[in-house]
Amino acid sequence: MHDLTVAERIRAKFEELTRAERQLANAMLENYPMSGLGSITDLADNAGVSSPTVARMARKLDFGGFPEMQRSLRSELEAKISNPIAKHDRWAEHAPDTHILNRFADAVTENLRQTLQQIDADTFDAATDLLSDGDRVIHALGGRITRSLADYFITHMQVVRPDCVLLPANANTWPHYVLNMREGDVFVVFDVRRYEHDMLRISQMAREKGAKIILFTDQWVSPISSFAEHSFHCRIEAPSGWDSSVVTVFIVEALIAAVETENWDSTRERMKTLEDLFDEMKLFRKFT
Amino acid sequence: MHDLTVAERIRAKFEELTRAERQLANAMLENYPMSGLGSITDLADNAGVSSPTVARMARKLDFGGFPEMQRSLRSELEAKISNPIAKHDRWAEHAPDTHILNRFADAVTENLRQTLQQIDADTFDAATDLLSDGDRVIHALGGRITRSLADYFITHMQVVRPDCVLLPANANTWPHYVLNMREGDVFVVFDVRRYEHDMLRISQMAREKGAKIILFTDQWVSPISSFAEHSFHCRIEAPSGWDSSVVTVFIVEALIAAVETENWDSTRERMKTLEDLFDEMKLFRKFT
DNA sequence: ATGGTTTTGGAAGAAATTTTTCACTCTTCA
DNA sequence: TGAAGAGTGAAAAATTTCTTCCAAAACCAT
Repeated sequence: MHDLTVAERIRAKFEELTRAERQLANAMLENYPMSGLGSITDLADNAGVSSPTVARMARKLDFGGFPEMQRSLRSELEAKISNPIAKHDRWAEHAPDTHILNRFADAVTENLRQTLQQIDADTFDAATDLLSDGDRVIHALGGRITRSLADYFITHMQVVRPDCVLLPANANTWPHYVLNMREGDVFVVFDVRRYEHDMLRISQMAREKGAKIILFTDQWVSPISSFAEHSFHCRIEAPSGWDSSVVTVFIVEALIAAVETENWDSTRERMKTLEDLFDEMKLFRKFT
Repeated sequence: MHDLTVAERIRAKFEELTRAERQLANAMLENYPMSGLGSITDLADNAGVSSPTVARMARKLDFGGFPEMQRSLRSELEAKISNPIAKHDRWAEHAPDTHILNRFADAVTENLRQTLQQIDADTFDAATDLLSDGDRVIHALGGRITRSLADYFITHMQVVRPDCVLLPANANTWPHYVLNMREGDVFVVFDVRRYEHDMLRISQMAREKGAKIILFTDQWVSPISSFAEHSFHCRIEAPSGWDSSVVTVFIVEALIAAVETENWDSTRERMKTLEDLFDEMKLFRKFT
């Protein structure tokens, strides 16, 4: 037990920690190990808990008290600093460079970097405006792999604004949905390789009905882009048999955040109402 | 003067220092800056001088006192070891720093960095092993927001291995699914705040049926963790009204890649067969 | 909702750290 | 040689930090 690091002890005992202690534990890990080198009061204030909580946690982690834990942090730091081999450019420190976690992290940040470097802020802003316009109904569609991304997109969009529709997986039903589209509606499509022909066709139909298309695709670009008003080309390379959606999710979230900001007042209203409805729902459940 | 490091100040004023102070200064520089992080007495003893000498020197170096000098040492150290990976001046070059894209990129990489720093590679590997075991059925469940992540997970998992089940959104049907779980099955749950009580209950039931639970949650940790075999705590902070799933998607993808690697031979077979089936499907469609 | 349990932070007390005081030493120079 | 002055550390005083205790708050099971 006595040669475990503070971080390891926190992880090992995390389950036994109470709410305030977990809050503290997170604060410590957030800026580890520097945050623990000041006084107990500094650390407590920083984590938003009281100093007794810090002292109690130190005991729970099998230290004699806060000063002893701090000494442990200091010697960890010393060991880390004095060891020139310790590589600081590794993501998951306790796994080798070749561990899939580290390789994946490299790939994903590279994807993010490249995607953002190529992205056109005007496109982003224009898409934000389209999605923020409450007069337009938003329809979203994903393919075999990307359907869950469309789902994720719509789930959030529904919180921010009304009139959001997710098209179901079954292509046979799509024409019904196109029928409902009106001039100026927004059609959000996710299409990555291998591109699906049905999705191309429905996009064309949507376009003919006057819908504006926002396309999320990969660096090789879906043919739908020729119908699209705005396209986002996300790099999706991953050290595995298929592609990574991390960057796509990133762009989706950033877009949602932008739309949310655009009409913050109404969004806040909606979120509040929604919370209340969920609470009522819970109450309602009790009687069933 | 006020942004000089302690070492710089020592060198600048070295001529003016007295014998005992020089002795102290040398001791400090010898193991810099670690030696100065303990108590004033430690440092004094270590250098073979008295504590008043230390305090006096701190004043000579234009600090208010020893504690202030120590604070300075701490912040120097912090600046020195703060991870250089995340530091990127600007992500999307053609947008201002304050553009939501850039703010989001900062937040997400910081989330990724922190999550990976805390992640336990053993947990990851153990989860990989569980998911790779073809004898266990995999059941996945997500909450209101996270359902689409569970969906994404299962969609990929189905390609890699048989016996993958996604529980539907409707909580009323969940007991049926629990009924089908057998000792040793794997139950993958996504639960982030606000934690859903129904999910806690079904997890408990699954546990009682002998299922192993793998939990994806946030840094505040869902109560399900007390039933879980393995938990992943993903940082989800975002500069918007809600949380980011980017890091969660990241971990999910890395896990899938790891499982894929674990039993690559059978995976390749399956992927090949799957491709063929999809092709046939397309052909089949032609006639309808 | 209610009563019992656990958790939490404020306040006071204990302990430690830091600063100040002061006597002593060591040097310097007439 | 001895008086002046700077430097030093032991010890006391002051301050800060840490811990203990306890009442209030939060939580939980009924």
